[in-house]
Amino acid sequence: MKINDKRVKVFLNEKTTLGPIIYWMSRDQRVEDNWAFLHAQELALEAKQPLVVVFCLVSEFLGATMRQYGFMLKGLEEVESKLKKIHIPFYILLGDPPDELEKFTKKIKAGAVVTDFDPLKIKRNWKETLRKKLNGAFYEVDAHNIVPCTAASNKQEYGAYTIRPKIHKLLPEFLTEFPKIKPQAHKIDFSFSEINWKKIYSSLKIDSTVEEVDWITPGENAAHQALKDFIKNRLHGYDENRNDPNLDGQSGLSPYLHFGQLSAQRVALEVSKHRSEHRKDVEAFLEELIIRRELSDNFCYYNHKYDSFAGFPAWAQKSLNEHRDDARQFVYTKSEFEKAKTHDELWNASQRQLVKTGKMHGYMRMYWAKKVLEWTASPEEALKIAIYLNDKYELDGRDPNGYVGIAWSLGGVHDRAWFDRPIFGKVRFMNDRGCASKFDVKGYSKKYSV
DNA sequence: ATCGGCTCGCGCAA
DNA sequence: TGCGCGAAGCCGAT
Repeated sequence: MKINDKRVKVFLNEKTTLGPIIYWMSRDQRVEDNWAFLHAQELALEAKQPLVVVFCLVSEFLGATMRQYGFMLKGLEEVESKLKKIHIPFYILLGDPPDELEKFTKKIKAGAVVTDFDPLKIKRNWKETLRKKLNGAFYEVDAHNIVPCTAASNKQEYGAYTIRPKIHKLLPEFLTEFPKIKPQAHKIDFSFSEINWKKIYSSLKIDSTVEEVDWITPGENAAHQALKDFIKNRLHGYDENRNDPNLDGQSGLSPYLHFGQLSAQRVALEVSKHRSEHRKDVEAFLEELIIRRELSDNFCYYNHKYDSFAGFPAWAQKSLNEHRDDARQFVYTKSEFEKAKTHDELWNASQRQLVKTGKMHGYMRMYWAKKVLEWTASPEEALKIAIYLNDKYELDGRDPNGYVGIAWSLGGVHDRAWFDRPIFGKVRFMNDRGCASKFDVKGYSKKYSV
């Protein structure tokens, strides 16, 4: 079974000497339901060469802490044991990815490198640097999106309403069942040793004061369990319950999706099976899982300013500029925000939920970010603080969804203009009165009180 | 409780 | 060129 060519981007396609095929795993940290893995396996079988999987670990990454590294590394330990069972070697390289990949590729005389797709700048720079160093074949496969990012659209989309029809049109082509992975078919004629996990943990230069959380179990197996649990217990009523921060109404899958421990396509396939019983819930969920997630990748891929003021739409930049000198009733420092020391108990509660659990409720993420804009001296500072806190504490930090969510809140990205008001200009405003009309604000504040 | 207005610009119909 | 409508809202009038 051949994978759809539209998932594959050819970085380099030079004829090479025969050699093992490398899957450079990066964003999609799973064995099952992984188009990049499947493509690499297909190349290996065609060339009658062994397949090897490599992950390159950097000692620090965009402010990630032990909370996120721990979640990721436990997932990778499971990848190692899953691959071992089918005799596929798994390596973890330590250091600068382009350098390490180049060395490794030469060392095992690889025939081709396959990697997965990621719209973030840092990942694209790694791949571009490696492309210049390699001679041979180098491919990128979009294993994260259901409709591949570049197949869905060739430009930055203005809103959900512009990308939605494009994705829906292509879903029948891409939302298909995955082929099964196969055990290693060809002999490896080089030696490899087991991963020294202790050495890996000691290589990290990260903030270990942000602790791991215990309400969620990392890894591919746990991810499949969590998906089953969501479908069984919370899919029914999802449409109504997801926006109430006092209810456990969200899927809870985003950490798994972020690290690629779970495939969004698998989630869509399984959830879709329940369309006839829970049509409204399934449609509301798929809108978030597919349209909104893929819109985030679209934004980051086509807008290189996805994490700065200059990435906001022109009307929002103009409007926010006109309100730069507006008086702020409250101005807090990064540290005051971080310690949840504002005058607003609702905001403080959401910040404590973030710090404590690594997962602020989706509805509160909007209110939280909008208040950071309202209570800082400039939109640039607000953006910096919001991204810093999001990436430091959220299990799913550093994700296109996070950048887009913050840009929506602060800069009107994928939103429309609203009537002019202080500080916000024409960017949509939110306040606690709106929250009070939708959920029990006191109950939520109490749940996350000091 | 419910409703209209606020306001911008994309994409499509014409 | 005109027109409908959009990622989660707010506000004041009724």
